[in-house]
Amino acid sequence: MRYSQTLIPTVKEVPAEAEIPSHQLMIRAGFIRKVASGTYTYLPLGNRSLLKIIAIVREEMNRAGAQEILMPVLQPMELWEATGRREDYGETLAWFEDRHGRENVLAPTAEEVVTSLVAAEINSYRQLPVNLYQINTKVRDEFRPRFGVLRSREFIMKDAYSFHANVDDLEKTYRAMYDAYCRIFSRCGLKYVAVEADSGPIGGSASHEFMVPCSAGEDVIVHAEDFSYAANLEKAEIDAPAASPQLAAARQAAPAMEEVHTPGVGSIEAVCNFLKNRPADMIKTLVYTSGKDVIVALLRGDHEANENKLRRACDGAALEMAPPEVIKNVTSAAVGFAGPQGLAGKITRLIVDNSVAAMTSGVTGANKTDYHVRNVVPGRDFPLSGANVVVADIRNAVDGDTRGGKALKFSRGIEVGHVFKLGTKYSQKLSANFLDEQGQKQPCIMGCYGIGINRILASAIEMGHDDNGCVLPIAIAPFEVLVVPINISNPEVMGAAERIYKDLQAGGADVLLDDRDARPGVKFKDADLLGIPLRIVVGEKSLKEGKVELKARTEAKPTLVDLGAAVARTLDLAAQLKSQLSGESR
RNA sequence: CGGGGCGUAGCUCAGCUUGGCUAGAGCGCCUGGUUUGGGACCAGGAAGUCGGAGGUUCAAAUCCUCUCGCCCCGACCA
Repeated sequence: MRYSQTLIPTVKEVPAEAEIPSHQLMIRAGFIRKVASGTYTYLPLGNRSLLKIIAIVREEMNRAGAQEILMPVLQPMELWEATGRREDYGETLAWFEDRHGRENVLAPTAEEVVTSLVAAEINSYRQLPVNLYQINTKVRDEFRPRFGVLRSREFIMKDAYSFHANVDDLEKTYRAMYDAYCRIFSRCGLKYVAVEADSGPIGGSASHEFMVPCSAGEDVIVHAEDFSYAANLEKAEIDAPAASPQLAAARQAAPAMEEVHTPGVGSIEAVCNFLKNRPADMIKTLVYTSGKDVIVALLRGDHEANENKLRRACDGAALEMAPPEVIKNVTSAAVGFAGPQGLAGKITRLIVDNSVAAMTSGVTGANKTDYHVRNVVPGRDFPLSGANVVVADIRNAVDGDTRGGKALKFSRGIEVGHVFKLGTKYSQKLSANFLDEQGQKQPCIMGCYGIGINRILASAIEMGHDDNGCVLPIAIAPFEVLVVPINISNPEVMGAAERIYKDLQAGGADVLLDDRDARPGVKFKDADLLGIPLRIVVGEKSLKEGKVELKARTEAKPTLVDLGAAVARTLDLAAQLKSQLSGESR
């Protein structure tokens, strides 16, 4: 394409609204323009990149045996009510009432629609498995759109849904998808980590998120130094503290519980200020309800509860923070003064975090408004075992924790993909059943697999940029080669540039010819900003010696090559860059 | 939704505290000329309901009230 005929509005100044490099550069390089909060127009360059990403995704999905379909963005609300997700999605669900009074959802995802399709069309195990995907716009009324294209209200997602007659078969497709994702992200030139995510209803390592580590990421990756283990914060398992040989003796020596008057001091922080102790010396008593059940969780004052882990410790029951009335009922004290002593008999279940079980003694609420107690010894003043007592890992990992003996590190990452074993949640609710070999009706077992197309581009730029602009991987750059004639009014220069341009195109390269009548400085600056991986400069001086300059975006200095050899050299280099992203090695 | 901030030319911003002249600058844009290897220079020019509505005042970009939009910090997700 010719630069002069393409809309590439580059800007020198850093846009005020953009905070992170990828957002700034996507605006500066003329990839996107904002339409409203969380919605963007992709200009020719941005759109070209998206199309290249989509082509890679499509190719790998097809190769992995998935079939492409196209589902509507507009979905009937009834489907969402049938699965209960109208409630689950809440405010994030974007919908409107049409002129006939029907409620329409703007698709944030498509489980309901595919599942109802399969319910109608699949009847027998002989028709399974199927893996259906689409690449389509998704809409989510995000509370807070942020970071440009990274968290927008509208985005392009590749979403795939697989249906199986049994769990083994799901496992096969899950692995095929996992492998396809590895190839996709490698081919896009991303450095990524597959992290374990909170497992679905099937259990095991049923879910993985594909993350691109970078400081702008919104998710926390918990990992071993060498990434031999990586999980998200929700999931990350923590070793229980090693049993100290002196623990029993220290507990023996601990003085009896002692009540202290702490008027109006309820929070951990306030108590620590008041009693001059550390949060790590406190035992936090959290009260949850699940239907009629009351569950109490004990955590060290400096730790955070992990509700996913808690739920698992309660055999998957849905938990909610107890309302104040329940807390008062159980503890006979105002909120903020709960303690585990004497509580076990009054509640459904007591769950003690490993770290609390390893404390010699702690400070906690006295179950009496305005009072706390000191010297509360686990095992003496509240039980660590019993029919309704569980000691477990129920908190978020923190600095200093280990897993399998390896220290856990924390990194931020951008989630670009997610593979998930769904089980029968949707197939049961929407009657996506099949008859098995015995003629028995069974719900399909499902998996789902998502990729954020726009996020791939944003995270590639987040990873690949320097002071001068984008440094894009060749597979997803809007063009592979940029040909820059210096001084277009010199017919020899322009003629040589045109020839190179045409020959490169004939050689299968994706070329942009900067045919603008602009000063060299302007062209060089824009060339760097756009981040096109290869650049050929045709200048008067070197041309007189029969040479042009060839430079990779990643290199500081150009190489002089013979005019006659330039095209072949460039095509060769492009092929090399591509093969580095083949996706076969990882 | 809570907390903080910002809305002035296409973009980045000054002016607002302490109301007062024709509302400014840089970049960009248009015309002419000189230039031509890392965002040139000279001359001329176009361009603004000061986010919107209401109020106070002789007088409002500036003060007050309301409203809309955008950005940043906190619970979800591709």
